[in-house]
Amino acid sequence: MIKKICLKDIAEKVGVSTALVSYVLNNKKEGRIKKSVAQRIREVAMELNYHTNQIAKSLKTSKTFTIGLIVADISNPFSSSLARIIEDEADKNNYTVIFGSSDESLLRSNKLVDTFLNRQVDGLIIAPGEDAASQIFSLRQQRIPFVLVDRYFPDIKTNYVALDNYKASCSAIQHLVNCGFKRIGMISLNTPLFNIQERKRGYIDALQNSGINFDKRRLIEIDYDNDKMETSVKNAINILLAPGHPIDALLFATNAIATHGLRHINALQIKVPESLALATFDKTDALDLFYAPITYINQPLQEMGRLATKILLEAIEGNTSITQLNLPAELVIRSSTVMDKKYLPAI
Amino acid sequence: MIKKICLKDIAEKVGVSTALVSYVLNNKKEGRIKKSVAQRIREVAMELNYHTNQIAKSLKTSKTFTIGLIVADISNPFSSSLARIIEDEADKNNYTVIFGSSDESLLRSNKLVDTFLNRQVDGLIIAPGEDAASQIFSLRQQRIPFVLVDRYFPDIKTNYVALDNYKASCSAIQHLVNCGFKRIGMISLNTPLFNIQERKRGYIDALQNSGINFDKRRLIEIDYDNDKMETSVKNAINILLAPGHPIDALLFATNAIATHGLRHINALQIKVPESLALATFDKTDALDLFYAPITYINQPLQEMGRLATKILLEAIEGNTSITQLNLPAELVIRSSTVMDKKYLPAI
DNA sequence: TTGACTTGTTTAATCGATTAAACAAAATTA
DNA sequence: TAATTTTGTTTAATCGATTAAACAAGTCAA
Repeated sequence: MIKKICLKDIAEKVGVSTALVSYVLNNKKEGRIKKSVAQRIREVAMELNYHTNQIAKSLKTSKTFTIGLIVADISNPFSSSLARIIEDEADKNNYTVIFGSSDESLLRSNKLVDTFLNRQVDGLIIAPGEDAASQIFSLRQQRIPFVLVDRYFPDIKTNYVALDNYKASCSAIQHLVNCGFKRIGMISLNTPLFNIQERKRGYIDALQNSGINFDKRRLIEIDYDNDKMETSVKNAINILLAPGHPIDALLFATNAIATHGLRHINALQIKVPESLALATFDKTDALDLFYAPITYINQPLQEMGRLATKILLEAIEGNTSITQLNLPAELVIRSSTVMDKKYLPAI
Repeated sequence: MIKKICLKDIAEKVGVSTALVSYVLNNKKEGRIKKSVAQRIREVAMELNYHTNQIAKSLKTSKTFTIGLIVADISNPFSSSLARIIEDEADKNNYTVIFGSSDESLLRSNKLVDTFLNRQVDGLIIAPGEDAASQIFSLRQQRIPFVLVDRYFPDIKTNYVALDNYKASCSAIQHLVNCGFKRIGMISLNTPLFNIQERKRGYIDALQNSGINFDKRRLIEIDYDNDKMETSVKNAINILLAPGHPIDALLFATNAIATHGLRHINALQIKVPESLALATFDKTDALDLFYAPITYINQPLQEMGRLATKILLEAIEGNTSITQLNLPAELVIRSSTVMDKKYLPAI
């Protein structure tokens, strides 16, 4: 690599001290510096194509203008959409984002946090895995500025921006009930993650509030393993549809479950919504391409990303108050849950 | 934030110099250091929960173990999948990834490169926009280690890892011809981007090699504008299907075009493949959920990410040779291009 | 004329590591 | 015993910025 230009090079060329160069380029001591000198310094900086060495600057100022983003998997559309929003929001404030995927593993997550802290990130945005409570607790104790997104631990007092999962789940089930479905199933995850538990609670409560008995055979919680998920979802659907008491409507608890589920239902050539109504958490492009576009619970990603970043930056600035947000979801109703197409919004 | 522990704290507690602590913690001067002292230093480091300040280390060693990734849009599944692979590959070598989305804008891209270079990234992986040639040229002149992915400029001698777009396109068209389709259309982008041009060239050549006249009315190149893309794609499809000489098969040049196109075709309730066969570049989850799963050109993303990272790290290590790879694509044939009753829509 | 400001700039310490070179004490060789 | 080597550790410069404090020279008021 070619030699880098530093403050000293400019200082020497102009014939002043590096201090003066620094003051000029940072617009400090405005009134005190002779205009002609300041201009000359700026000229030479331009001419030599000077660029600040942020590493040196960060060392001195102990501020890196970097935030660390830890998601389960950056290739998941939920995560990458969020990442994009956070990137834009950070950029507006001159922050850069470094990211890492934890794969829901505490080991990886710990490693990422360590790496990011070693790099002196100013703060963290984390979508924590189910076993990350201790880690989050430790971050809080160390007074590292951070915000949780999407998932959080109700017992630990931290900043978070998440969905009101309970209400979202209720509204989807309520809608299915209103549409006349009675044997409503759900495929969820076998995890203590609070947001997933809330979705379950909403499902059960909404059923019971509608006078429908909660039949626990209709709630299948599959194991949280990316590699086996396709098989697990297939099996779950087969069980739920088995002759005897087949379900007439199904709610998927996550976009990953939905993607596998829809693929299987497509292959089985089940008529949606006539034989089975479908609804899911999370929006993906895929939902539009099913022949009966899928009703879904739309998370306000833009708001989540924007607020998470905003709260983090405020924490970095020294704000020590705790902000906990459960944003409302929007139920987007489409033909996968509505028999009579004339009630659908025009595409 | 709580006071950070530094080398000096350990040195003072043990009663040695910071140099010795540094040697021990970096396993240097192995033979020379008294074992008892080394052990004591390690103990105290552990006890105080010491973590290296990478910023300080980077300043001294001028190595950040960071690579910058610039894609068009991290929320595009192609980009985020690639990002994930690069992340994993980088992680194996103890590198961290910082990322940014250029939105195909040279201005943003330049800003990102500047930001990343100011942060002293060791190298860059870039999916350049159509007007990025000058920027890429400048990076080359500055001897910054970098690798282009997905897109590249044939006239600039740089490292790149991309698809053999020409062959990929040919193989898709050849397949459509073999299946008996004769009026084959393509929706592509109006851009000088070489990879897109190659896809066009493959389309035209493959048609002509099959004895089919290239009818330029069947190739529609829409403008490259994310916001207007949905409308452009709809219009293009309407034109291609207009009574008179409707096409009987259609190739989408990118996943974004495909997503919009499939949505529209779904809404129009066109029978695929009976009335219209469909194939596309790039794989997405969405392709499986169309009632007739879509034939697609599968890019070897894993290989692309892996090789791009490998080549970059070698360049960072000082390797000055140039590697240019056009990887072969795989045509995944499914029911959207194959007439077969069992794939009829289940409506 | 002298002390007190202003203006414009430099000096030098500092951030937290790394590392060549210097140094001291112990061990070995001559 | 003196010279040399080995072992174990410290000193001090350095990376490239920032910034409080010092300094010099000019202006002004009393």
